[in-house]
Amino acid sequence: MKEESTDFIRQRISEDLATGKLKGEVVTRFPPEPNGYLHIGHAKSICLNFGVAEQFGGFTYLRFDDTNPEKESDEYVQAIIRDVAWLGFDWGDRLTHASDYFQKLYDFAEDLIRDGKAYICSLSGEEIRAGRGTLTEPGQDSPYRNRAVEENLDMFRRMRAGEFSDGAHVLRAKIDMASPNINLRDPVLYRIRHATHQRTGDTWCIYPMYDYTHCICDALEGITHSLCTLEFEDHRPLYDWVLDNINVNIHPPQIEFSRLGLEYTVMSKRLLQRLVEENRVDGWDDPRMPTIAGLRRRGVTPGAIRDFCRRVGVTKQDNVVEMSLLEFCIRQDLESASPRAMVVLDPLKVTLTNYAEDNETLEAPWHPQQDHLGRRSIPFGPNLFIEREDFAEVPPKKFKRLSPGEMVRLRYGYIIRCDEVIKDFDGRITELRCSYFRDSKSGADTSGLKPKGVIHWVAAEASVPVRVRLYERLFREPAPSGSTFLQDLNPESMRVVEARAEPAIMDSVETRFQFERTGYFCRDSELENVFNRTVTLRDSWKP
RNA sequence: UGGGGUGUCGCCAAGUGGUAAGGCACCGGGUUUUGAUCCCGGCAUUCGCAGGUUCGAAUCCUGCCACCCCAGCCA
Repeated sequence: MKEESTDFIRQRISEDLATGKLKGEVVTRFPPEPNGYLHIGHAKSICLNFGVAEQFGGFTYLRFDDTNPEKESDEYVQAIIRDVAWLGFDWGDRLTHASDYFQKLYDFAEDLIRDGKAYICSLSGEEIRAGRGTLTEPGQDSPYRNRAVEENLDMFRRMRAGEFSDGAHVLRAKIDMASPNINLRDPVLYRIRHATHQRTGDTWCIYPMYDYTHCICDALEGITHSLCTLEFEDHRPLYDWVLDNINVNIHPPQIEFSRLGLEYTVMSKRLLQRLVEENRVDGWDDPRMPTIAGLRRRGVTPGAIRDFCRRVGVTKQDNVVEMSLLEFCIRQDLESASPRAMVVLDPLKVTLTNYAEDNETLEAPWHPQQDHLGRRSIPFGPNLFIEREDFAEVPPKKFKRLSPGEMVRLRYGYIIRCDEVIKDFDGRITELRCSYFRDSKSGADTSGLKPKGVIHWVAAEASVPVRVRLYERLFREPAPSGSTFLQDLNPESMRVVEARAEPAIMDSVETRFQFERTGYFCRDSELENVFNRTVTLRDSWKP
């Protein structure tokens, strides 16, 4: 079994347990906002939160951070639930929503007002921004900062009752307009939004802000370690301020770690959403997307993603992980589990001029090392297809495939020799005329011939036409810039090819295969006779 | 130039005063009817830089430098 990781967060939890600071179970939460699909960066957080709880014998909430009705929807909620479950994590009955706590949140807000720690500010959005100061200059107190408690309470209730229009007033915390930390310059706690919430409908027209909501939900759920990404580090004093100023007896520590960066893609819901909305990809589950749904449709396994997240680690360092690590994890997980098949992606006709038999049937294991996967039949005949790139009229040095006058073994079949190359008027090769060696049958080879290499092939008539989608990186730049990322898109991120597959895979119940010598492929979940290339095979051939 | 962070091999990442783990990538070599898998071996005298403390420093101190985040009624 894999040894358990010990990143700084797990070390911290171990300490809390050892010093008695934490008694009882470790409780974490994964708190997505349902305003988009989850991506592999979220997977890192999911693996961390669920992994930590599992490792220390606790549990994890799946909590939707649904405080902004204008951007959130049930479609996203359902997609997120599906993705977290698919990744292999179980939240039991601990599926919650920030909106479950709207009334409690509201009550705490009234408490803050009564305590003189929050006030209704009637400045406009621009005025509030202007009054906030800058990074180097302190802000100015709002003229409403010292509004009387009773008036604040009355106005807050009227806000809730729907007496005001959007933006007319907000509830602000009374902290310090001169704080060097901008988040402490009387942050907005509640705003008016006459919008229908995907869960609470029109019950509310005021909605709490993230900073106010998140910490209270954590406390109410008894979260013992509130893990989030680095950009919230500056918000920690506010997280602490809220919990210190309301009547709760739980105060989880917020611990921040760095987000995952991955080469040749973007990891921002906003940018991913643009790709979807501007039809640069075919939806959130386009196999080129770094979304969980995209990776799934591409054929990536949950285990590969979990392994990737484990190998990537958890630190506070900014990082951009190379795609080769993800690919390694995918190949490793697929290698022993995937049945093999022969599929010719770019067919070149081969005619065996001396093949006089009736068509015959060969047999091969589904996997060269995994006998338990069984065997399959492979039809053979005088008319074949081989991979166009497995033939070279003028072979480069160390070429182990077919060329004029040379021999090659057809995998699980016979040895053939290329005798003649047929071309059309444009000089394009249209057919190879070859002879086969009858006594060289795989497993019963008495020919004594020693061909340089082995290639995959398919019988022309018996093979099945399938459409194969070959994916490349979505972006041509390792780190697409947020502002010009559309220009960085790789125009060749998907190539569709009409291939010929051995018939056995059409009868198989498997969805993932290794197409020998070309890569790992997955039957598309939506489209008939379509296979997606999950990842290529490692290729160490260098001419 | 205010505040908050981060700097260890191409990319991740251990290391918490005792003399630089590991993974990916890469480079050799072996096995192989997938140029796959698998197996062996190689790969940081040096930890952003410069000083200092110490018998001893990636780890402690001082000063620089670089990069990331923050001025939503987003999360």
